[in-house]
Amino acid sequence: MTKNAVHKESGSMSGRVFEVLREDLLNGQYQAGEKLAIASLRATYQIGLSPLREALSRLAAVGLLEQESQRGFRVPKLTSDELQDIVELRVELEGMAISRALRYGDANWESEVLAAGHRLKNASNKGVPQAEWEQLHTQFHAVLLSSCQSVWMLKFIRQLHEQFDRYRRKAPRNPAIRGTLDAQHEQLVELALARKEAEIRQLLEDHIRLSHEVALQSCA
Amino acid sequence: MTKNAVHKESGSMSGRVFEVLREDLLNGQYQAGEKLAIASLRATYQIGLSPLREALSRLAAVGLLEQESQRGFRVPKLTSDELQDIVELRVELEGMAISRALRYGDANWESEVLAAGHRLKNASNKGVPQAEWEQLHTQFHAVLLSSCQSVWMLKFIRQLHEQFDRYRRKAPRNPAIRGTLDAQHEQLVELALARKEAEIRQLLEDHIRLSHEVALQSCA
DNA sequence: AATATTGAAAAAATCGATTTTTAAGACCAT
DNA sequence: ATGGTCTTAAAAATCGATTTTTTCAATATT
Repeated sequence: MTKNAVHKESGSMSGRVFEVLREDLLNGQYQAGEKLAIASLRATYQIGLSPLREALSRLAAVGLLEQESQRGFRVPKLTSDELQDIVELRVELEGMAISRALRYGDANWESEVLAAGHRLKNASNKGVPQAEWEQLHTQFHAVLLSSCQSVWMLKFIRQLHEQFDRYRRKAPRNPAIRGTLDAQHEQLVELALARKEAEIRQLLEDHIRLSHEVALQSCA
Repeated sequence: MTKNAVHKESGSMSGRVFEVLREDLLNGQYQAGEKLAIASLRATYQIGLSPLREALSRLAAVGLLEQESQRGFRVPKLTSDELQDIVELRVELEGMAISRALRYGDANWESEVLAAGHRLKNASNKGVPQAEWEQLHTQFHAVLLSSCQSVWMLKFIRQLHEQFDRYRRKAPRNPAIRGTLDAQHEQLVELALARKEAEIRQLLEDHIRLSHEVALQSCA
């Protein structure tokens, strides 16, 4: 066996290009509304037509691309309306998830939350590369809710995070708000370990809505 | 333009086989846990390898298939645990959706609810073919929530319905419960038009949980 | 001048051939 | 017999060639 594959998709060409392309889409490598030139993607990612189209099909299925019959794939537009929709659903779903996570989380979950929080805090202080911070940030939020015992809830929340990140990562840096958000991450760890349900639920909502303010700057 | 395409996917081979295969999966044409033989599917659906694989990739992306790297596609197993997960999420999401649907629904929405309810009632009385009833039933629940103004909520609810139907359609008929469920559909129409939020929310939850009882019979 | 038609170029979608990987059975060694 | 290696058949994944559809501009028509 290969030693501890980080990327679960890495077993096939199609899976690899799916992951790389997803990252590139989240990072705004392609303009919102842009049509993807398949021939050009083939060259960029050094991949054959079939696995590339499979990857594009899957990305469309999860809403990271739009597929128009007979006229290829486009990057979806960014609108403040859709962002609002995403935010409201995040508040509801993550609210439910964090309550259940506190209820079902065991000692091992506590350790993972603590560890993920620590890694994120370090990365925020030292100026690690943006890509690395993003990964730790995604990981932190995932771990926090991981013990909620609902596969489908986690699936949907992950999808909403991906969508949200298309907006957030495109928005201009805001150091003032950034500081508050970082502080909230630390408070989330504390409240999680202390199992303060009402408080953490409120804080998580505040956190999402504050991120919303930042992300809003990405759509004019 | 072609006249009023019912199936939005019908513009491509890949899209058509996606829809047909989805229906077949929901109707239990393939055993839970079964591995799909691609060569055989190619023959069955009279389609080339590339569009078939694209369709399978998309089905896997929405959870109607599982893809194991380098070893093809399988039909996911049915477990009462997962069914429970799906039901709880349906209750939460459809609860939110119906409240918003009442808030934002206009006169046109009322007409559509009335019409969809009527079509379903007729189909339930006369013994229309099962496939037709299923389509009207899906349509009814979709229309009821359609005015909720949240694209993402509707997307997730549709996905949960598909999953739920894998269980329900496989379960044995239960005429007694079936009668109650049919009656609930009619009550849902009445309460929707009367904008009785608390009542309809409760009824929708009852409806989902009663369906749960039926669907449970599909996993031993 | 505005609109329609046509034809060439470009792009998307489909196809089956080829390559790679897995699964299964035969054979051998312990 | 059990466990391991090798061989071969089957299946999955990838590839680029071919076909189909769209796009766009040039020409024709009202």
